[in-house]
Amino acid sequence: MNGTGMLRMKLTGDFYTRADVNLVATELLGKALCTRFDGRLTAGIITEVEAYCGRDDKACHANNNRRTARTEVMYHQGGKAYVYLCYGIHHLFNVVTNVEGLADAVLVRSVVPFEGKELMMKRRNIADPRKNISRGPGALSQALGIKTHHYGLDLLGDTIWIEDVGRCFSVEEIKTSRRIGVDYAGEDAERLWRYYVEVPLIF
DNA sequence: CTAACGATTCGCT
DNA sequence: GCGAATCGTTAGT
Repeated sequence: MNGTGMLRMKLTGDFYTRADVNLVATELLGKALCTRFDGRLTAGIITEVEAYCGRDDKACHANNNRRTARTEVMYHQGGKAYVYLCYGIHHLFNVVTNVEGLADAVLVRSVVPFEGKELMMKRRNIADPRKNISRGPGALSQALGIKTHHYGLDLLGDTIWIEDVGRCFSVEEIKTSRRIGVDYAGEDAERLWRYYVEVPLIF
């Protein structure tokens, strides 16, 4: 219990090492993705994710056990950060899941500002609080200060981590759809492995 | 070494 | 709705 009376618990290794990446993905909804750089805390409640599986999922960078310098961290034990550059501009943040050797990951696509909203806006160069601060995988990474040099970071540490802040969504509130931007994956693009909530969250 | 392209975003039309 | 921005990764020569 902290000063506000809210129960907050950092997720432990057991959360990330589970075998079902889609289960982990749905359970990440409502959790707080937190960063602390130079003593400055920012956090957002996760409202949209996508699951990627290293076996039989052509949308996954580690599909068919493809091992490169970039995909290497996906083969680590769950609970690491997989951050990569997309379109030369955007730093996309993923949570590595499953046990060592099984390369699964969850892409975090949207968070709602929870703590440090001012700093998140500053990082995004946004002055109007009604504008989009952290919706979209590139936008949320920028708002939270996550960059590719955080590749491989342990999420059990105190730089980037995820907390249970006592917020969860009902099955009815969790929507599914095809994953965004993976049309190249053929039949695997049809999988409903994107999970999101449209519940209003204002802090 | 070369070249194509991407798990995107933003501004403009 | 459309297109530019922008560069690391990847596969192929």
